[in-house]
Amino acid sequence: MPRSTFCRLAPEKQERLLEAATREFSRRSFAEASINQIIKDAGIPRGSFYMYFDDKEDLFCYVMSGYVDQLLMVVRESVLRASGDLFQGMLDLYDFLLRQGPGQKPGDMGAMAAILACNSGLQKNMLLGLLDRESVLAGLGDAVDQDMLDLRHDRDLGDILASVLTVACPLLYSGLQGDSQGAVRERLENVLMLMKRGMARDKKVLEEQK
Amino acid sequence: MPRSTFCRLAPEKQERLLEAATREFSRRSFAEASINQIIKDAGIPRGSFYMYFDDKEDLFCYVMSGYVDQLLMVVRESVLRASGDLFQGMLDLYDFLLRQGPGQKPGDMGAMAAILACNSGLQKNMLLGLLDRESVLAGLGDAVDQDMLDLRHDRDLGDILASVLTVACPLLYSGLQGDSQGAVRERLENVLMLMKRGMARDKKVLEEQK
DNA sequence: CAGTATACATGACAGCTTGTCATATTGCAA
DNA sequence: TTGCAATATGACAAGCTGTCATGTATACTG
Repeated sequence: MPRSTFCRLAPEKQERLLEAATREFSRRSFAEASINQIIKDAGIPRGSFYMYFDDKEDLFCYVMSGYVDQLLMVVRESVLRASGDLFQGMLDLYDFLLRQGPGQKPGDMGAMAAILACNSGLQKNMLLGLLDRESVLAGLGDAVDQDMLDLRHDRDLGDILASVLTVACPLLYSGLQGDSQGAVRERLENVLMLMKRGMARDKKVLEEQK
Repeated sequence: MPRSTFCRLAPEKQERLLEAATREFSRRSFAEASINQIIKDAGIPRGSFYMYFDDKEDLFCYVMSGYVDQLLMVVRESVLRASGDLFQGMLDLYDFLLRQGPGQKPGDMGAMAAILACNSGLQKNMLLGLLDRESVLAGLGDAVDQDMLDLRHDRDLGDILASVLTVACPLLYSGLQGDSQGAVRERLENVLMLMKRGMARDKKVLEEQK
């Protein structure tokens, strides 16, 4: 979380900092990225930076949380365009993000893709850590057609959304990394199918067990 | 990957380094961990360290890969004990790891749990990045009772194993973090059930579509 | 045996990083 | 104007990393 001081800052200055951060984080992995570089680029003195953020991770999370919000909106739109079909929506999202490709202009999904592509090491699946159950539910809950889902408990919708995103995220990374995108897409498609139809054989027996 | 020089090293020295690394990585997050501390603790000169590993991440991945191998064996045993029921096995694994709790002695699952518990920030889901499809398949493929699974293509077994682990990992983290473990366990249980039985309503229709 | 090549060990070093802090400045309220 | 709180700033100490020149051991060769 940025300090309150940052929020009271002139929007122009805020943006300069965020853009510089996005540039740096798109160029080098989180570990390699340098606060020095960012503040130099943004023209902000060192002391001020620590007035606004705790440290590099704080800034990084703030930057990413903005992109994550956008991402959730994009997912939402994908799902809506797919008439509420969550699974088709995720597949469309994959296509969208890969068509987009890692871009430069800070602020859009291309920039996020670039940041993700830069962090193929230990930070690989950081997106998962930033997607919290509540905002996912809030962002997508009413976009999906719940009649298409087998919901039996209150928690089921949240659990389904979370699971589907969790499974899709690593495949999104693979795709952005350039790992033969055709194969990755097929895997995503198959995994979504498996989650839709269920992985256990003999559903009858399974149903009766309940 | 460690350099070949490291592999040719006296096992005693190797262990000293790995133990020191485990100690440091259990105390501080990856970002905070210091190579200086590790080599001081292990009594290894700076220059030598860079003879053995590229950098901190290289060492970290090597340490973790050892634990990941162990983890796969533990999962395997859980599944076997559950008579090949992959889903029950994962639930048992969760119970096992949480009963174990973050421990100190380098080398066992407790140490791994401690390292994971230390990395609740951006590295949160690093385990996922270290679990590669092939070793998962090799380690678990023959332990699960495939008659219990609805396998229709060659790739299905691999995709199911990968998906189940992918979904379980973040919940393992939550549990190790101490996020009200009862609730997390229930969520894991429910998510596994959803994956077993399928998330789409009206399986009949879904089947016919195929 | 001497000679040479190859691998490994070592610690000093340059260059960079980070977070803090004392001081200066600003904005606002009384 | 005066006083108080918030903010700005850059110099600094402390620490970190990766490299490299030099030293040592091991192995092979003629």
